[in-house]
Amino acid sequence: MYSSELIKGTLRTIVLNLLKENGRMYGYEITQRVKELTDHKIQITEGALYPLLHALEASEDLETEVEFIGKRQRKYYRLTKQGKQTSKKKIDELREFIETLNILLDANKGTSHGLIN
Amino acid sequence: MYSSELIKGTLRTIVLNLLKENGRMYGYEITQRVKELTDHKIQITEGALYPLLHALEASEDLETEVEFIGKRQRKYYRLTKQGKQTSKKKIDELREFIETLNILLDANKGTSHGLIN
DNA sequence: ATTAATACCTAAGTTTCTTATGTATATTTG
DNA sequence: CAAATATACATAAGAAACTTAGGTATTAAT
Repeated sequence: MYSSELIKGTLRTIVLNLLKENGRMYGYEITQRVKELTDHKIQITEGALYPLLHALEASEDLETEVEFIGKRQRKYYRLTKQGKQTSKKKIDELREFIETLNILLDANKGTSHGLIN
Repeated sequence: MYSSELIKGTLRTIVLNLLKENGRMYGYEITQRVKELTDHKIQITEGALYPLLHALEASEDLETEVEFIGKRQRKYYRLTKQGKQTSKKKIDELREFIETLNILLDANKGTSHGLIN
């Protein structure tokens, strides 16, 4: 598990990407999928996820349909047309940001600085 | 420029890494260096940077020495011994996190899902 | 002379998460 | 079969880490 200040800012994009790849998912499923895909390194908390899903629905990036498994409710989320655009934009931005981070982390490697330790 | 919620959580590591690679730097220099290294894509605001530097000094990861250029003050920061360990830990963590993000972003690519758009 | 750049700083407000809590149903296990 | 765990939703208070907006002062450029 990461000291999770790193997750800040990326959660929204992670969720949008999962929905883009999987068509539709429900909240609990998202938490489990992320846990599984990241080998338990990223654990999305429900306190973070549900408000985010609600916000994305309010902004009309997501739409929902409720299903019942027995008496238990499942709320499925999927990207709207607008949500697909948002998703693409956010994912591209995250990829670019990662590239930029890599540049920053590798800057000055191989100079006389920073080689001790 | 990124819609900068992405920077959240990475700023501390970026600063620690720069100081590791450069030995010592002053605040304004850090803002300029990051701007230059990232081709203006990341712009550290002073309102974020100075409080962070003060916190890192308070936690004894950084130590300072003040110099004067004419009448203008410069406050140089450098990693303490403890700061070098913190820095290494944070940088390793960020690299791992980036790997994990890449896994998440590439998950399910090449399945029947998510290929339209 | 005015504007822009250098160089420091703080405070209020916002966003985005964590932690804690609550409800209810379904499944596993001792 | 009772108790614990897992599934599934939700909200609210508080903390962390920024942004935005302001402030002071010196030096360089137009």
